[in-house]
Amino acid sequence: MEKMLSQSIEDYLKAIYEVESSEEKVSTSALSEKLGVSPASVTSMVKKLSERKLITHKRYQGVKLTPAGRKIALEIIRHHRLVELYLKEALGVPWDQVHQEAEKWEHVLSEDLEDRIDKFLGYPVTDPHGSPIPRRDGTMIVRQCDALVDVEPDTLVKVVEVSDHDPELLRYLGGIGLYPETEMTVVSKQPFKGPIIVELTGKEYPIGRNAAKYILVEKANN
Amino acid sequence: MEKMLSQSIEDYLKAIYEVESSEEKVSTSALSEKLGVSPASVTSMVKKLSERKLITHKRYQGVKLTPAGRKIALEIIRHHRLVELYLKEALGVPWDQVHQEAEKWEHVLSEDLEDRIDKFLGYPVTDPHGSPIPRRDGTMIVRQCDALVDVEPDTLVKVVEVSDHDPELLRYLGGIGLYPETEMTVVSKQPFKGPIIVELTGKEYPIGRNAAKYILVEKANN
DNA sequence: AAAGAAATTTAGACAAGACTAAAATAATTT
DNA sequence: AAATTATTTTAGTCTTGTCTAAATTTCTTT
Repeated sequence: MEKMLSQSIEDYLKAIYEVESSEEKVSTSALSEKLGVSPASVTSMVKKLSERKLITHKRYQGVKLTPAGRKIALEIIRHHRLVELYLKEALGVPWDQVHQEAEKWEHVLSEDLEDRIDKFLGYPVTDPHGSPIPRRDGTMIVRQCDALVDVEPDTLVKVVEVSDHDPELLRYLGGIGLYPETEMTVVSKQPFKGPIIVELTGKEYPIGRNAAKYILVEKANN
Repeated sequence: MEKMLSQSIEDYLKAIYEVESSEEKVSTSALSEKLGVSPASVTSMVKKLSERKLITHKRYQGVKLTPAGRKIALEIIRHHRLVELYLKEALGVPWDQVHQEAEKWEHVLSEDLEDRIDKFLGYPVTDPHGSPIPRRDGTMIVRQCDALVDVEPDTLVKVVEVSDHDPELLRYLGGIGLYPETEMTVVSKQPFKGPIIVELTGKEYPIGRNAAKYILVEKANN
């Protein structure tokens, strides 16, 4: 049924999906940056993925997933997020480490094992960072939310999702008890691009503007 | 500390270790057979492994692991067997399927996760097929035992270990309740290379001579 | 609109690891 | 012992995925 895809191809499709979710265009340089390979390497892989009809490509204009490519990307992301949650729940791996382990495991997970893990976890909907887990059929429920950096002061918010790419940030956030589903108040935004001050469990903590771009929240119903 | 080794190199070292355990000489053709690659491919990889001092090689005379090579082989085998047991215990994967899953997982298991799995399982000594799990320090306890095919009739034996390479055999053995630690009686050996008849849980079952080579037993204390 | 800067693609090279065909060596048979 | 057969190695090719350097195209600035 499924063709055998190299790990490299899987990594590219996932990266393209992720860039598509946040940027208008998926540029060669964005992929080069994200995957840690040279722009020339991206171009040559892009050519191959186009030939296989997994993406479309107009020269000098960026890249787009086809439905087939998107399906595969979402399968990989499903593997990744299921594994992240599994490692945390079943083996107690701290949330700042699950990402790098999952980067390797996502490529070796059989469908059978995917199902067993899914069942073990009770068919979960989000991973440890609050990111939605794609369904087997290639659909994914996306929650409506704002970046913390864009929230006005004096607002009560609920954390929805935290980017999993910076372990250091995750350790800091974990240390202050800031996880998905946590409610907190945005107290103030310090001037001159200073930090955002949030209050949770009665204490105030600073969060850098840059970090606050990667924390997604929604207005809490109060 | 540990150098990054390719999956291919890990597979070769493991294969060499396994051939060393059962054959006198580790020949190019044996490795070619075991790994499913051409003899020429084996020769070229052998050259590389020699250069890295992981094996020694005399032209036309076969190959031998160095202590460094053996240590790595045992680490991979440790990963493999821990994963096999983990998949069975934690996720209920049937024992005839754990091997092929572990073939992939063994290469992506971090030391941290290895330790977590080891701890979860209570520091086990054998995998689901009865094979000993190498220790972290690269040592392994080998039990003294005989192949079922060599046992005289009318002997009470205890199953020690069953080869994990043939899922079909494992399903058959599982179906009749023949697992490691099971006690059974060798009833008779049918003539003309016929099957061996064993009795367990009050019933008699035939086991082909060839299969019986891959079932290791020890005399039970009765 | 032209010039300079930035991004992208092309061209060509390289490493890993596989292959086939042919040559060299070892083992077996007569 | 010579001849045949089997095994191993060598030589050379291919594919995948990477790289650098150079050429092309697009974007930005003046």
